Amino acid sequence: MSELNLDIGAHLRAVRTMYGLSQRELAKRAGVTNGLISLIEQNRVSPSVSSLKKVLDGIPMSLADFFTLDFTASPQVFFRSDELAVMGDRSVTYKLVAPRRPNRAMALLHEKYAPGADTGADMLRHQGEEGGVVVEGHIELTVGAETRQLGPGDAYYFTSAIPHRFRNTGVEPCEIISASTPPTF
Amino acid sequence: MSELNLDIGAHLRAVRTMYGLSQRELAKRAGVTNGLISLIEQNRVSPSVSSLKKVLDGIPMSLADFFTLDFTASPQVFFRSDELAVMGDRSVTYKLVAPRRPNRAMALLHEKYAPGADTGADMLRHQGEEGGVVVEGHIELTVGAETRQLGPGDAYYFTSAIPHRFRNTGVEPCEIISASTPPTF
DNA sequence: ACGGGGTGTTCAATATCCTGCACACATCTG
DNA sequence: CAGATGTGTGCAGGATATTGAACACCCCGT
Repeated sequence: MSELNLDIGAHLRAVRTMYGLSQRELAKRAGVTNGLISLIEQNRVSPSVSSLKKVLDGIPMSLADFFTLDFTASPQVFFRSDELAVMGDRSVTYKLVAPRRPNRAMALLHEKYAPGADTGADMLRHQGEEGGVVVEGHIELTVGAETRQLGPGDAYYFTSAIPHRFRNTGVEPCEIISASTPPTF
Repeated sequence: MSELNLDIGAHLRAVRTMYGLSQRELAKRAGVTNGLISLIEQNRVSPSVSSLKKVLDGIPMSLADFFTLDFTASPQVFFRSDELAVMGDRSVTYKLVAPRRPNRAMALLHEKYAPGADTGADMLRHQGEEGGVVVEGHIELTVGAETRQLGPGDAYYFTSAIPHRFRNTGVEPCEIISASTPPTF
C-alpha cells in the first residue's frame, strides 16, 4: 500500500491523471465542483468522507481501493524453499513467503503440524479472513461450533473473527499452505 | 471488502466496540472530542478524512484497513477436495477454494499446470498482490524482467501490476497453491 | 493580432463539520 | 438514599469544507 499518511491530494491527483481525467471532467461525473478537486489535490482541505466518495464514484473507484492502492513494487519476488523465514515451535512450524514489508496485502504461509500439534483449546480469534489447502497428512479443524477432518486436497476458508483451532490428531505430520488477510505475521 | 457504502457510523462503532473502547476513551487517544465520535457513529456528520484518520490512529487502525475490513461471516467454511469448483482448460486447471461470495478478501486457488502449460507471451497484469507455493513439479515464473525456475517448497510473492507469466517447461505436471488479493476469480 | 476551448487556481459566501460544554441515564459504593 | 463514575446524546458557536463564479494561463485555428 502507499501508506498514504495524509497526502490524499497527491494520491487523488495520481489516480485522476492515471485515468486520463481533467479536474472539470471528474467534477462533472462526481457531482462536485472543479474547485473542490483542486483544493483537495493541493491538500488545502481535508475532504469529508462523503465528498471523497462522490469524487471516487466519478472515476469510478471504491474507497477501499483508493486507500489500498499501491504504486510501489514488491522488493523481493522469488523465494527458494530454504530462504523462507521459519517461525513457530517444534510441533507447528510456519514458513512465511512474503518479506516482512509493512502493509502488504496478505500473509502466505507454508505450515507443518507435527503429530499431536494443537493450536490450543482457547481458540484463536483475530481480524481478517484466512484460507488454506491441505497438501499432506490430515488435520482436525474447528471453526465456531463445527469440527471437520481434512485430508490432502481438502481446503477451508473463513473469517478469522470466528474462534478456530487446528489439531493434528493423526500419527503423520500435516502440511498446509495457507493465506490470511490482513497479514497477522 | 465490506463495500461500506456510506454507513461509516455503524462501521466505526463496530470497530470501536470490538476493541473494547468507549467513545470517551477513544476520543482521548485520538485527540478529538467524544461528541464528534457520537455524531459520526450516528451518521449525523460525514467526517473529514483527516478527522477519521485521527480517530483510527487512536485504535490504532489504518484507513486502508478500515475501508477494507469485513465482518460478515463466510457462508461455507469447509471444502472437500471434490467440492472445489474447477476452472481453466486442459493445460491449466484452477480449483477455487472460497465460494463466489462478493467482497471476500482474497482468492485461494489450487492450480495444476500440465507439461507445456503456459499463461501466454502477452503477460498477465492486474491489480492487487499474489503469492504461491509450489507443491509438486517445477514451474518457470517470469515477473517483470526476471525469470526463475521454482521447485517443490519454493514460493513467490509480487504485486500483480507487474507483468507476469507461468510456464511449465518440464515433463511432469506442476501443482501450486496460490492466493491473490483482491480476488480476481 | 483576435477569439474559443482547454487546463488548474483563487476568492467570498454558504453549508457542514467539530468543539466545549451540559444533559440524561445507567451501575456501582457506602 | 446520596454521590461518584461510567456510558452515549444534544446544542450553540467557532472552525473548516464546499460552492459558484471569476481569474490567469496555454494551445490551436482564423
